[in-house]
Amino acid sequence: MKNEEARQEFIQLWGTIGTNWGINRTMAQVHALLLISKDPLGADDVMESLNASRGNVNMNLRALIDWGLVRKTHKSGERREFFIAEKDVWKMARQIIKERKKRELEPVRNSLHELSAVEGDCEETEAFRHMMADLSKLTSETDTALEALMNAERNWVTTTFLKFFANK
Amino acid sequence: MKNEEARQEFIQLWGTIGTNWGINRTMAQVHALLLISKDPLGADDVMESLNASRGNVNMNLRALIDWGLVRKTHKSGERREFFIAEKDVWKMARQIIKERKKRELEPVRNSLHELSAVEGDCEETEAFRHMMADLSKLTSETDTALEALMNAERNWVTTTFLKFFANK
DNA sequence: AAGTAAGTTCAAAGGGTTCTGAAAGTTCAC
DNA sequence: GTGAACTTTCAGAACCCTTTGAACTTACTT
Repeated sequence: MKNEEARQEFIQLWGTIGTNWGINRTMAQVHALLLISKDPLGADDVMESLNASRGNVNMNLRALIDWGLVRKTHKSGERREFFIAEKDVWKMARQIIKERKKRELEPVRNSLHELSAVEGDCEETEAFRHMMADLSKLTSETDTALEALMNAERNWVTTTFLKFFANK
Repeated sequence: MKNEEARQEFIQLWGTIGTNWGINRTMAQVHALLLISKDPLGADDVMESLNASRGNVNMNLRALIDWGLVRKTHKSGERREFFIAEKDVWKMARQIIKERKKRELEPVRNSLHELSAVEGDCEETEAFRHMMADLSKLTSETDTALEALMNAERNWVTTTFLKFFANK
């Protein structure tokens, strides 16, 4: 496979993964493009590579910065902004987990907790409350595990944690 | 909060979670409804509860069965089919992980592996290959961890694994 | 075998998210 | 202070996924 072809394919792949996980295609594609760009790119470079409009690219670059996956930089002598992605895939993964946890897991935990306080003592309500409690516990445990995983060092995870798992 | 109100809210909540994670709203809502229904429901019951069309409900019940989250049952003396969800949230979570791993993680692993075989030896291509290799490794490790997690017993996870993590 | 009560399918309509592009805003150099 | 370069915003257009509903199939009953 040739270089340019492979790059295009990776951008498509990353876009598809994003779509499957509820992230908009362009955002994922911009991220992919920056991941495989050695040097920082300007908004125009991204527009051209992805055939996307200025507004779209701008919006998604902001979103990526908001997610902590991309940083702005400047080139001396250039007025415009350049963008560069975090290239350490372990840091990247941690950041994505951290954000999704904050944006989606925690609100759900709160809602489930509230729902488990439903009034009533008929059999149906009892079962409902029980389900909410179970789901609440599941999310809490997931939260704990992810929290620990994120505070762990990359090296610890590969050497200790995965080895430990491999023996199970 | 009253019973009926709480049920509706849970159905909405589950639908929203689904949407955020790339699962269609109705499918998640049907799942939610079955999760909090003590007895199996018929397609008509689901249609009425969710105000959805017959075709839509049928399609999403099939999908849930395909995901291994819902089973068909029959009531003696009744011709029509009834549906019931897996109520053990731990089994449910494992099943979701198993399916997403199979449907999404593994194809991505394969694609990344192919992409890491890109030809060329210029600096740019070298960096691209390196990124693909890193992502490939990350997905492989994730795969290993999830595989182990799914083969583990519920009890082992809560007692040993989470305690172990808590000390990190 | 005809009638009835489901279950399934799919083309077209609908709805929600994403994208565009032009106008407005900002920043910097001179 | 003015103009040029660049960035941001947002209303409407475009697009794609989801849903509908009616025709079709299947399977049971009498």
